[in-house]
This record gives sequence, C-alpha cells and structure tokens, in this order.
Amino acid sequence: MKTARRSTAKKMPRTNDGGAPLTADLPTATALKLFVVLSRAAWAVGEVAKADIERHDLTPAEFGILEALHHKGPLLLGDLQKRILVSSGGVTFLIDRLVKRGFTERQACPNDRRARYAALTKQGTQLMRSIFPVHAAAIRNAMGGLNATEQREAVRLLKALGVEAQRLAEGTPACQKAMAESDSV
Amino acid sequence: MKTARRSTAKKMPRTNDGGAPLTADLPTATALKLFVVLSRAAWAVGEVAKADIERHDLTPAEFGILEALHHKGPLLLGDLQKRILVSSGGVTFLIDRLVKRGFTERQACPNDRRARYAALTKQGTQLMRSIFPVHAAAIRNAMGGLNATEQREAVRLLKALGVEAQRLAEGTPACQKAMAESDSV
DNA sequence: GGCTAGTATCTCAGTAGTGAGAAGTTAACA
DNA sequence: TGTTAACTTCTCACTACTGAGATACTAGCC
Repeated sequence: MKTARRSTAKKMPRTNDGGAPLTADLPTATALKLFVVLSRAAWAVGEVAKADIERHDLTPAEFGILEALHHKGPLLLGDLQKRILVSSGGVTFLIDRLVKRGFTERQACPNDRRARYAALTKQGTQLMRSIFPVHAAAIRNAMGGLNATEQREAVRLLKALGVEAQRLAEGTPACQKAMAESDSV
Repeated sequence: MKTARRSTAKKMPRTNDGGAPLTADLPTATALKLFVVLSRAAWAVGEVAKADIERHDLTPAEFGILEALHHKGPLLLGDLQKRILVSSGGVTFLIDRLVKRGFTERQACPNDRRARYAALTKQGTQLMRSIFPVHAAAIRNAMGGLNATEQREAVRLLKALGVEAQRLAEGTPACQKAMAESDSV
C-alpha cells in the first residue's frame, strides 16, 4: 500500500478560502447533486431488492447469476461476469457456491475447451420460477415513487447517462465492456 | 445459515411454462427495466468516481467521510454513519484508519460523553482542498451524457424515486433513517 | 439515590467479494 | 511446424466491510 500523500495544493479552481465548504460553479453543483440522488436512489432500491433476495438465503450477486441464467439460458462464465459486474475470481466462486447448493451446473463448451457454460439445474429453474415473480413485484413496488410516464422518462435519461459514464469508466480497472447491449432482464 | 429451500412453486402469476424466460406485465417490465438502467448508471458513475478516488489511495467510503467532514464540519460518528451508509462498526474502522493517516481526529462531545465528533485535521483539510475540485470535475464529466436541463429533470425524478424506495427500505436490516434531509454535498 | 430503557461508540469474528497471476487452450503468422 | 499473443477459467492471499454483542453513558421514572 503506497500512500499518495500529496499534501501540497496542486490546483484549486474556485476554492473559497474561509475554511468553509468550497462552492462549485453551477454545472458542477448540479452534477454533484445528481450524483448524490442517483447513488441514494440506487442504494434504496437495492436495499429493497436485497431484503427480498435474502429471504431465500442468496446474496445479490448469486441472485444476479440465477436471474441471468433464467432469462438467457446457459451462459459462458465470461459473459456472466460482464453481465453481473463481478471479477473473474468472483464468478468462479459464485458458481461454485451455487453448484454446491444444486442450483447451477457447469457444462463444457464444444467449440472452445477453455470456456465453460453455466446453466440452471432443474432445481435452480424451479427456484427461480417460484421466487422471481415475487421479486419483480417488490421491484415494481420500490419504483412506486414514479408513475408509468415518469418511469419511461427516467429510463431514457438514465440510459443516456449510463452510456456516457460507461464510456468514461472504460479503461479504468475492473471494468471491461459490460453494458454492451443494455437490454437485459 | 438456514437454507430457505422452497422448491415447490408457491405463487407464479403470469409465468409462461415453456421453460423459457417468464414475461411480466407491462408495469412490472418497465419497473424492471428502470431497475437495470438505474443500477448500471449508478455503477458506471461510481466507477468513474472510484477511479479518481483511488489515485489518492482512499476507498470510496473513506472519501465519503472526508467529503462529509469537509462540507459539514465536525460530525458525530452516528450522523456520519447515516450519511455515508455504513455499519456502526464500519464508521469506527474507517475513522480509525483516517486517524492513523493523519487526516481526521476524534473530539469529545461536551454534552454527551458517549458521543464523539470526527473532524478533519489540518492535513485532512489540505488534502480535500487539493483533491476535491478535481474529483468534482470528474463527476461533472461522468454526467456529460445529460445536458443541464436533463440533469435537473433527472434529479427531480430520482429524488421522488429515492424517497419512496427509502420509505419501503426502512425497517429492512441495516437501514435506519438515512436520507432524512436529502440535500447533502 | 436506584432502577430501567434507550442510545453512541467500539470490538471482533466472519464473509462476500477483489485482483494478480497461473494453467490450459486457441489463433495467427512466419 | 514452432512461436507468440490473446483469451478463459481457476487459485489464493488479501481486504473492506458487516453485524451481533460488549461497553459506557444518559435520561426518565419511582
């Protein structure tokens, strides 16, 4: 752990010097505000989803895998990784755990002996059939602060926002090109 | 760890039976879509923020604390906890680490000997003055997918969304009444 | 004062992940 | 064919947290 201790001020546009909070220009202030409400909203909705998921003794990441497999069918581990945004070690670990519990299995890929498919077992399919509709209802509830029109508008804005942020995030560690086609679920 | 293995289907409205992906009614589908783009957008913007933060050898949670203290002045640990959404143990741990690095210090609360304030040291203030403007610019960049008008609209929608989701999330574990006054930063 | 309930921080065992690198496989090209 | 680069999964040491309970204090009531 190397400590980047750059204590000497290097560049400080528009910092007021009273020791008080610094004020940003209007566009920056708006962006920061958006950052806060975006993070809070995502966190709160995530909390609702998590509470539902934990009733079945699954972590959100595990549920993400089961959900992806349920909707898309067998998926290469690499694709799964991009889809649910975990590390390479993470997807191995998660699938292992789901295999142990009997919800998923690994399948060989006929064209590429490096690659493996993950697929739901019968038990996994049964599980998802029983819990997904309830989960979806919980999400719908959590989105109840917006009516249908507002939700569609929010989707439009967040898509544009996400695409650009994703473009910037690319090249940063732990972030390949997920979100390629942004229509999942 | 008790395994909630409810394999028998219990309630499955509108599940098509072909083993294929189940289709939800329109409002649910819209809500799920919104969930996905919301999560993705928050994740992508978070990635950009994280990449900037890590250049200074700080975790996002550490930065959150420094930022809160920088903008609000000394804060009770409990308030800090609600503000940055970590567990009680987490805030102790994070402050400890920041104290070790010389960025924060604990101060006694004169009215309540149980409580402690966390406050920035001179070094911590200096650090934030030097890195916050750059960080804010990174956030502004990450939000570049939306123009000013769209950003304000997004703020409005996400606020309404967050408030309701927060209301639902309340009562779920690890979630007191944060977001009380939703104007931070 | 003494008792009880409530609140704020701290402790610590536990865990869901990360991420760097290894191992095995494929592909392109000289 | 041999070589090199790229890719896919797996391994494992490590870490940033969580969450339940401990400790310390306050406040209200008798």
